Amino acid sequence: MTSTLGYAVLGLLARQPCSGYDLAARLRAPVGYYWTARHSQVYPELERLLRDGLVTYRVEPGPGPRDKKVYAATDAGLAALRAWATRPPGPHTVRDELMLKTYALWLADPAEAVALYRKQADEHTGRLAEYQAIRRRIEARNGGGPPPVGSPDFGSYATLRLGIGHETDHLAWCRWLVECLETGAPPEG
Amino acid sequence: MTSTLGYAVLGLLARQPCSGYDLAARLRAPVGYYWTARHSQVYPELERLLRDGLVTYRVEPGPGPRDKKVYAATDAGLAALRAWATRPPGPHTVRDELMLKTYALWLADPAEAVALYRKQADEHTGRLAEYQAIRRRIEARNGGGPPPVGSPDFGSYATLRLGIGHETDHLAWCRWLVECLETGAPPEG
DNA sequence: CAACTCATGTAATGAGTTACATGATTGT
DNA sequence: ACAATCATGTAACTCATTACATGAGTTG
Repeated sequence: MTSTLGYAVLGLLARQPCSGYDLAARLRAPVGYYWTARHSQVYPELERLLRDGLVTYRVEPGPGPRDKKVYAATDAGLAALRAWATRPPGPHTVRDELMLKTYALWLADPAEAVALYRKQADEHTGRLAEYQAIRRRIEARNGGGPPPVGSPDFGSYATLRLGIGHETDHLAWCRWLVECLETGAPPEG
Repeated sequence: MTSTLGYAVLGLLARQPCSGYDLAARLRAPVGYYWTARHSQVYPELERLLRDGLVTYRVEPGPGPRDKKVYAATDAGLAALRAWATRPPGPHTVRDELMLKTYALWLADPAEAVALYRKQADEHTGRLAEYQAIRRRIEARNGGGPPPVGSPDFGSYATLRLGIGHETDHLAWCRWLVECLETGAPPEG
């Protein structure tokens, strides 16, 4: 019944009650690492979750002209999230524009392509540094090691670990491609 | 002007002229590795590409009751694809349901979670074997090594290489998670 | 004094999925 | 007989983006 976006919202509220504005900020690309949404999607979704009794809110005065609604997950919301977390996910549909470009790379101008993949490599380097900083922060507040399996930090740590692997991989791949394009022939291996 | 789906279609037609039906089959999950679409999206998209002069077609009798339209990229279509291939891609929006579930894993039942991630590991193992078979096939028809940069095979090889890295990575990560959940504590490293 | 942040909503548009519709040939 | 493959299209619906709308307080 509840949409994937609904669970994304519940996943955030289960850790920290906050306003629709805050949720939208956390789900805004590229801060939202595995799911993104705009505020125009978040507000109606909160209405649905409220109607289904999965969240509640209390009104608080905000710094701006409007009051803010601070949402929190209800017990029913936490139970729904817990059950959803181990249900098999739907088919993973990939939509990767860069891979589509790579697929057509044999037609492209090599010099222009080198510029593109160098820029991509830079972006991966930046994100990798960022992720590793977050990882160190999480490890620091857990005695220098990985957080215990039952703590919210473990969810963050596990996803972060894959993110770091992903960025490392992409970076190496970009560098390999640049070398191929520059030498005109792919190196063995 | 042309949508990403349009370039996905052009990328396929640039290698091999074929019918809308064939395109839909190649873009159908999980055969379409970096972009997927249904036939209900493909046919209207071909109309648009035709209107813009990026593809043409000739009618051929098919084995079924209907004639088939065999589409091919025009020179203008190839030029558009070539130019698009090195233009910087739009922001990469990720939608990964499994990562969202992992983010909520700290709430979940460990035994159920182990079952989920074991199944995921199996799927990655299967895809990895499949990708490596394709890789060997491509290398075999290119003298046992990587294909030359200017050939269509290079586009396939480059994307495949990242796919193999991706599956390897995900597999190791799934196994790590299963170990965490079974022992109740994450191993160091 | 302009731009940005906080804060919540709605409306219009576009992208994508599911379902409707048809029908000959081939394989089990 | 039954199901699958080949083959093309349309219609209804949901999901997501962009744009519209408002306005006080803070920062440069």
